[in-house]
Amino acid sequence: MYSIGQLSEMTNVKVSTIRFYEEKKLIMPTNRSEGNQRGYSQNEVEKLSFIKHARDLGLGLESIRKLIELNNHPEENCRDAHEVAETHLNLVKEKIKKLKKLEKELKRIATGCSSGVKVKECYVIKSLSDHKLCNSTKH
Amino acid sequence: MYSIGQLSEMTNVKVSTIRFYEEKKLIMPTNRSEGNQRGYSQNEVEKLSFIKHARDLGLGLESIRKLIELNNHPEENCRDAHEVAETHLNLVKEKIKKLKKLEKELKRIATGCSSGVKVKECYVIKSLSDHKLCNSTKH
DNA sequence: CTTGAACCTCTAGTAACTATAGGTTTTATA
DNA sequence: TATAAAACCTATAGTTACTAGAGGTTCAAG
Repeated sequence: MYSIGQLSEMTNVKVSTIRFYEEKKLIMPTNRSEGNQRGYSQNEVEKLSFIKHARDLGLGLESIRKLIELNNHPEENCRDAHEVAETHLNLVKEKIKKLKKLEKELKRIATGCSSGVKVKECYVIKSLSDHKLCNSTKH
Repeated sequence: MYSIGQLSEMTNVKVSTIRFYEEKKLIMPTNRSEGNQRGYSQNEVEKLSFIKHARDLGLGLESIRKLIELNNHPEENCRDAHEVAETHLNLVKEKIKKLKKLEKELKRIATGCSSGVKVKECYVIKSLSDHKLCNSTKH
């Protein structure tokens, strides 16, 4: 049996976040002490690790809830889980594409401006004001 | 003079978002009609375009506020604006790095699972449960 | 002069937490 | 065993950047 603090340390998930997940019905303590304090078993450690890992991968809580539910019905088809992963993969790909464009433009903006210059001629501000200077506006 | 709807169309910023920015003291209407409706001048069109552009680049409203303030003091040094852009560039670079790792892992996860298989053997769920299978946990 | 689109304010909801207040339980040490 | 500090408890509010809705007013066209 682990306390919420121990669970927190083991999984690198903050105590308040664990309680938040409980409110969202993602993990429940195995039991409560006489003084009403939460007790967790190894099972919960693994479940929370799962959640943490999925969150690190950027999956939303709703997707995670779906996967947990799927996990609870092992006889069912894996197609749904696959779909969750695939959908998320596509989102990530999209994000990377956009961020690369941003990187390019920010680089141009940041280096175009030699610090020491007055704001009046500052390239950063000019660039952000003027869409004509930018070739990657559409995201 | 433009109405809030016209401003919205010109800048591709939703009406409610414009009002939200006003609440946050980022843009004020030039005046109000007798019936209390907002009126904007060309100046505001440009300001909102600036905000929109900076948002598209992922800058937070606080950074944008800083840049606007800098823009209002053209005699000052451009170093601060430069710093805002540079800081943000670094954040973007970091994000790209992380997302690329995620992409790799998600790809592995999504393709490792052949749909049609029962959840019991599903690779997606297995991978998310088991950190040992993953080599890019630390983000 | 009427109707409907566009406007108004104010409140609440979204995601995913984080932080605070004010109080209780557990644990370690004297 | 007493006490003090650390860890826990609940409940509420704040964060970011919006978005949506209710309920009401103003404006422009026909």
